Amino acid sequence: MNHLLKDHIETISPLSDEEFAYILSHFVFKKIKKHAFLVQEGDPVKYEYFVLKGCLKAYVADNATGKEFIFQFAAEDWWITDREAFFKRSTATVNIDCLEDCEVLALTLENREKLGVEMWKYEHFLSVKAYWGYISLQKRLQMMIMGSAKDRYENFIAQYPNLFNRIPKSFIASYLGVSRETLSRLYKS
Amino acid sequence: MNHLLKDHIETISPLSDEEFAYILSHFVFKKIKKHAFLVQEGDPVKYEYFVLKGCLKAYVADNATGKEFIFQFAAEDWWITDREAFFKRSTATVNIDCLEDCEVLALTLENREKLGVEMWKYEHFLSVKAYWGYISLQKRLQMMIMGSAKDRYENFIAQYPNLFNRIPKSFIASYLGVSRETLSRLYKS
DNA sequence: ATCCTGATGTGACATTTGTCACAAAATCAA
DNA sequence: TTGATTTTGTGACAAATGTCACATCAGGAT
Repeated sequence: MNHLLKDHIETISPLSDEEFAYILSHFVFKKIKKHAFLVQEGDPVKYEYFVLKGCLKAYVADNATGKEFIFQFAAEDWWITDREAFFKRSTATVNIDCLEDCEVLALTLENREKLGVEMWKYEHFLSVKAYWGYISLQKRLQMMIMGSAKDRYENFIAQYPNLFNRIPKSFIASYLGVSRETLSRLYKS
Repeated sequence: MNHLLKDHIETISPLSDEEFAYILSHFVFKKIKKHAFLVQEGDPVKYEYFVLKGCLKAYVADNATGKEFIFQFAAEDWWITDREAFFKRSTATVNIDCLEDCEVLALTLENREKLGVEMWKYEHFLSVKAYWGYISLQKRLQMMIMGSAKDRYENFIAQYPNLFNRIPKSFIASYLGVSRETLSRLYKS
């Protein structure tokens, strides 16, 4: 059995084919077109998404200034949702939309919890995944605070070399917390 | 039974007194004096710490510029460690030291995992705690990137009103990613 | 009390980055 | 192809924040 999600879970919890098939049966497969929204501010957030194909961005809009801050990209092998709204069953404060045509696997909170209760392995997977996520977010925070615009840019290139040529520069600038113009000037020098 | 740690765990997983006593037996109580290090760069990180009393700071030192960035404070009811080194059994890249005389409960990774395996409740607690932590870190990141120095300062005051008069301003400046002087000028206006 | 150290406030100036305006280039749809 | 739209580059200037230097102030140790 060969599946992106299986490989992903097995980086933490090895699974038999039966176990994985059972897990997979709790997900819903979805195709979404470029520019379509997976999550929109104000709506309830029913799902957490695992990306099989394509690329998405998650951002918050500042109504006062009209600007947006992209806090996450998600390409193949990544999870994405409005975590807070999903987990607390509240409504979205973020927007998530597709930068390309996408294929995702969607999991409801009910099924997520069901899997956690039924399989210790899955709860463990969730626990470790969240812990790792925390660690990498902490590193990003550190980079954002300590690093200059140039440091951040170089760090991004090193970490996601493929994304740089896949995503419009203005989005990358937003992700890095610099203006589009500053980013443009950075990769001249 | 009344205990800071019990109350803390019960925000996620309710426990009988026996269950809590069993959990508690895996922790080691420690007292540490002001200015002493709980974790020092280069050393192995044996424990994760739950703070019963006192206040600590965790920071990374930039050897090039000689500056340090404080990425976390921890007072009563908070967890602190070098998460990456603790979890991967590698050596610390961060320093953690006491801003006041402290009392903490220390948990080894072995005992943490043992509790998770033996009690689904505890694994669930870890999972949810990490997820919440991720969410709040994401909010901090957003504030750091989108907000001006003043926004960040006001946000800090609103979130941790008690810490502001408990911690030297230079440390708070470091946590907020601004210079000591800029912070000083902020709370004039 | 008095010294000493660390914490804080403040002015002058440098630096980084943002903002605005517009041109050039690339992409997409008909 | 061709026109329209989006993306990217660049100059001039403004704004925010950092840096350095030094003055004050507060608290702890003797």
